[in-house]
Amino acid sequence: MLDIRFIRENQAAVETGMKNRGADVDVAGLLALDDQRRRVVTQVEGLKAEKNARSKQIGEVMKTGGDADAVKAQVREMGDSIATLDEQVRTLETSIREQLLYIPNVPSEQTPVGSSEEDNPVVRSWGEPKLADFELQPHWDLGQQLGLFDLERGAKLSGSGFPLFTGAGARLERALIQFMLDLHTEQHGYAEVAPPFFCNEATMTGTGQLPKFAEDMYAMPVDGLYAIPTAEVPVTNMYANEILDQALPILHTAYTPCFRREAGAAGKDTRGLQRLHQFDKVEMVKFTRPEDSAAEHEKLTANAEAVLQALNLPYRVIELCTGDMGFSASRCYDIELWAPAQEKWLEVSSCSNFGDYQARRANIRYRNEEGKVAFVHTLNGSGVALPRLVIALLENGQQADGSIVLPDALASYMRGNTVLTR
RNA sequence: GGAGAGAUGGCAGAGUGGUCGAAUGCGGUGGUCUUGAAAACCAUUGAGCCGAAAGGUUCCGGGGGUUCGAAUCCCUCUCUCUCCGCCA
Repeated sequence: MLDIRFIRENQAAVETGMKNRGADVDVAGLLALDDQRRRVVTQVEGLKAEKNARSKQIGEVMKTGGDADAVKAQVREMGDSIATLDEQVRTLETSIREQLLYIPNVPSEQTPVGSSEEDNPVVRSWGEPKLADFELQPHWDLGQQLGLFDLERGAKLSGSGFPLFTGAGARLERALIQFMLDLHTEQHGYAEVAPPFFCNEATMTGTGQLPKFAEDMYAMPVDGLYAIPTAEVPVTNMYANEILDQALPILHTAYTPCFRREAGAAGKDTRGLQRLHQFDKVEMVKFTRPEDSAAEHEKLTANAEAVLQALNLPYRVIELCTGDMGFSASRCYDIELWAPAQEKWLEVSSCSNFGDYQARRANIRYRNEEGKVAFVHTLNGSGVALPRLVIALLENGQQADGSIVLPDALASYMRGNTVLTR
């Protein structure tokens, strides 16, 4: 959420930011409400000051045995006006907050301006695309031939988009989770957490999923819970409503399944493991001082890339433009793996700097050098999402004989067996 | 699921109607002393909102009520702890 004072003092910049995002936001209308709110607050607080003073007088009069009934009646009347004005303030504050919750973050000045994914610049590439002298098979054929997953039975259990991994495929899923968690905890300095998979409304609001994106999530209304679409939600909100007294930055990594309704995405990339309602992901989350977040964002992205380099998979990093960036982000890199059989790039990681946008929503603060309380910056990135990583491993690792050779880095996690055969 | 107890500042823990944003201890910060450190001593130390400032106002788990006045009384919700039951 944006700071209403920031909007007040930077109206033009906020309006430009919204325009660059393609977001329709009535900044002037919001500021008019804010103006009204401040006027009423000033008025009601003056009344309260007077009322408090009179109440105190009543106490003194009564202590000396005097008669205070007349003053009491007067003060009671003041109380009535105060109640009316307080109600106005509450209404104004509620509607201001409602509007703020629907306003996306202002893009960073460094974020390239653009209207769609067409405008996302490629920042760098790593590795060479696979060349083969045989016809490459798509991962869904490979998976079926080698018995790595059974999507029909998965659909029987829950519907399409809920994968059932089997045999070496299930093992590979577990191996990758463990491999990535080990890498981030042992090499990159992240502290592992294992959070809840269902979160309440306040938590979902803290990171920006609610109120605007309720339709994208699985909900359990009986219990007031939502299935998490990413570990970002529980891990970022771990410190909601706290003033952190530990040294920053704080780095966490977590494995969780992720649940997405993918509302509106029906029919798109539905083949195989490309787009699922449930998938596994290892996530990295950072809490930093404002002045450190840009540098930490680069490191976070490098940490995600390290996973792909260790697995020797070709990828590219693109930067999302203003029109393609997520709701809460001020800056964002996507990492895409090359899927040689389908000849397309697959997004496996999204590394975002949220500035203080989420911290303000979730009320996560720290004490700066002057001892002042201030909002932290939050960042997160996938490190990385599993299904598309599996796609790349299968399609890149396939051999002419139909077997799949996995990278050596996974050997110890696969009990030494890095060749998947029938 | 049943019974009981509790929720106060970074932590511990007082406070049962006005003198309470809140004792005391610990911790934090600054200082005195010291070659340096420790100890001791002194001072200081919650957050939000309005305001240029002075200052004002709100907050003692959340919400509501009683009262001129609520951390304190009443209702309600949530959470935590203890015991019982059930259970991976």
